[in-house]
Amino acid sequence: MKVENKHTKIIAAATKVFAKKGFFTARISDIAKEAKVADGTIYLYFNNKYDILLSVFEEEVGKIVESTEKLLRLEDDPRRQLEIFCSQHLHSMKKNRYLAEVLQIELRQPYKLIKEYRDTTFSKYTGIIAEIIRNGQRLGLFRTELHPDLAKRCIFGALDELSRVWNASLETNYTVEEITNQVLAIFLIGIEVTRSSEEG
Amino acid sequence: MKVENKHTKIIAAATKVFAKKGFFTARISDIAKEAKVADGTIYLYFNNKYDILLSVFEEEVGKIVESTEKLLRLEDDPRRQLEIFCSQHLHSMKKNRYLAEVLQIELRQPYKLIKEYRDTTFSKYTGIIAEIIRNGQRLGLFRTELHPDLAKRCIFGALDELSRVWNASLETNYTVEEITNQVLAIFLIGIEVTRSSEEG
Amino acid sequence: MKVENKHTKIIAAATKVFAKKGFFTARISDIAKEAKVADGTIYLYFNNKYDILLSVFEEEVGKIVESTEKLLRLEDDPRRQLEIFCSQHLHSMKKNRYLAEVLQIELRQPYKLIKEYRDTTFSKYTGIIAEIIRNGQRLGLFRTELHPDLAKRCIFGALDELSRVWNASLETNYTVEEITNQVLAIFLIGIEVTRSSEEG
Amino acid sequence: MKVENKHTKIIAAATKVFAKKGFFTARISDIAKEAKVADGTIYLYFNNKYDILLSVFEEEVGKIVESTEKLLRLEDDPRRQLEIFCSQHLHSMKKNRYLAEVLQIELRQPYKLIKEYRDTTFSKYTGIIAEIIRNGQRLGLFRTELHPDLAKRCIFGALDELSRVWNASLETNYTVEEITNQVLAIFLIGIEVTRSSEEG
DNA sequence: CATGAATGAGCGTTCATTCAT
DNA sequence: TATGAATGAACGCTCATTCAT
Repeated sequence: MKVENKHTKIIAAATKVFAKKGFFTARISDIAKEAKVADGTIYLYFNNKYDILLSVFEEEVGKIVESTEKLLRLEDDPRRQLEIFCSQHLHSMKKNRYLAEVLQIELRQPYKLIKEYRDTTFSKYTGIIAEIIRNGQRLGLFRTELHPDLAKRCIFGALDELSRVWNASLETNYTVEEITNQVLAIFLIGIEVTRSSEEG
Repeated sequence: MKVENKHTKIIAAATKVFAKKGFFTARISDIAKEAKVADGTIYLYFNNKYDILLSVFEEEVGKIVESTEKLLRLEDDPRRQLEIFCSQHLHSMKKNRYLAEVLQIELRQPYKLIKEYRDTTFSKYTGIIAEIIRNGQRLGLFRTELHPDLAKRCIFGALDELSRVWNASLETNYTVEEITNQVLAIFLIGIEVTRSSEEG
Repeated sequence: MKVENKHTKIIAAATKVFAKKGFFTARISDIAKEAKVADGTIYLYFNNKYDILLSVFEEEVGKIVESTEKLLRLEDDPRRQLEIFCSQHLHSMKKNRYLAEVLQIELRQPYKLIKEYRDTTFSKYTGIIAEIIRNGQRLGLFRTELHPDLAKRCIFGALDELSRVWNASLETNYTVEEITNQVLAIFLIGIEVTRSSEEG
Repeated sequence: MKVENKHTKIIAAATKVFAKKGFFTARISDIAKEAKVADGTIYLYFNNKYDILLSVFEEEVGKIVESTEKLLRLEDDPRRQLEIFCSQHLHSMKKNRYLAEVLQIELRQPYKLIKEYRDTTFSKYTGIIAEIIRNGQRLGLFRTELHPDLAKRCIFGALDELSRVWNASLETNYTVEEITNQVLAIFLIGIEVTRSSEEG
């Protein structure tokens, strides 16, 4: 239990510190201070600095993926699923702002282990969007001329950029609901089979 | 002429090295080697490592902004303007893949000078999208319930994420035209005043 | 205790290295090697290279000033006080030859922080001489036509130059006592009210 | 002639720059700028940075030594000779303040070539004082219990320290004459055979 | 002779990691 | 387990010196 606590405390501290200073500028001692442990203690729980970053990804994103998948399984309509995904993602990013920053910044770093994570675990998360779209296409709800992999990028990219409105340096009054509505207003109409295209 | 060449050579080398290794992992000596100059020579043209990164932003992005604005001035229809913007952006990113990577990675770093650049010069670039949308709304072409600033983020985020399909680690066959068509297929329909909404 | 030791060890090592090579030619790694610590360890105890030099001044000279002032308080006769000052200074310089060299070399450097130290803390030390002379003048023992501030410079300059006879490159057989006697033989007669001047 | 001029200009510039910034902090480009020549030009006249410093010593001090020796040859009385030496030295130091600073700072550096210069050429200059004292002792004018070599140090040290009253950071109203009088008032009485010591 | 752009060796400093306690 | 002092490899940057023009 105590171990769990310390591991968790370090992950939380690292998330905060990485968000504020960026992975490379963050010092292990910053994380240790934030977590209220000694520098050396961190190495009892993590192999090295990279390992902390990867653990932040694995564990924190893991929770989001899990809860998102759970919710999606309760719903059949791809339109509703897309709505749930967007809403969930934006909620998570707003709720855990530090994690949001870390993901936006560090997940793009061109380092082997990060790329590996991105190309495996994380791509499963964005892959959910492509799956939803494919389903919608099968059901005749979404236009078939759209490539699911490109549409996935459109939607994830939009969500990712939108979630930056809550970053520290910006002042914004948008609520998660407003933004979710906006993005769905665009994308659902953007990808749905419209009357005119049906007719055309 | 000679000076021009060396400055340019270093910028090009730095763009490549930053793209491959990231700003923090990139060594000045890596850039020097890539540019085929001595380490010290770099400091005849730039104040420090950050200055190189900012110069990459300022100069390379500057060119893109300029040529984009030029093209947009020749066109009145916001729908066409959006098409031009998307096409231009994707073309630029595909053509200058290293720059694309640097922008995607480093422009998000939480460092003062980078934030400053992002919040001033670079936001002018993405601001173009918001302007186009506002125009379209005024002309009754785009739905007025969409917030131009959020729509801007949707579209830029999508373009940004889409342009990653050409990154080194990925193999893709999509052409710029295909992707432009896809993104427009989604967004133009997504933001346009539709018959049904007109009717409703 | 351990910390105390390491701080002290580094100060001692730095004094020796600065004496031998001069501040600018001395390398941090030279000091580290002399102190038998790692380069990085030095930065646990000092902010930077300058800080080491200033600490050498502050701490080592501090000790001398303190012990000199202590002895002087036990004596009323300015002639005896001058004797004590000279004797103490020469003893200190001979005993701590490295410190002597560092003072003679580095205290003159035209750098802001060094000047600051010289103009504040160190000038208190040489100021003792002026004070003794002023006292002697008040008591009618020293000639009043002498400016205490100039006489102070005469005496300190003489002591400073005399203490160089023990420097490494020179071979000398003079004892502290001999030199003290010589300098007093000159200065006491030189500044005392003489019979003739009394008569005149 | 042109060469002579440039050589001289560089020496003068170097003296000024070394005085202000110290030898190690001074950059070749500082000297070049001060002398209004290109960096590379300096290497047409001097082998390296040290060589410039040594040349400053050799040439500028050379002039002082020469003129001092010339004046001294016109005078037989050691008391007058000492007066001339002190007066000349202080005049030179006040007149050429930059040189004064360079001598006070750099002549003490523990570097081989500087030591060499100090122990050969420069010691001839201070040796003049010892010679004067020896003469005075032979003629029964100065007390024989004083070691000429120590007295030399006393007097030179005093002059050296006194000449610092004119340094930039200090404000002083003392004239050369006042200071010469003070130092002679001390030293001549201090080293002369006094009535009492004659009688004793 | 004169230039100043180019060079690259060298050093102060940082900080991830280790390990004696 | 936990600590934090100690380590030392690594790198950004400077600047004396060179050399093509």
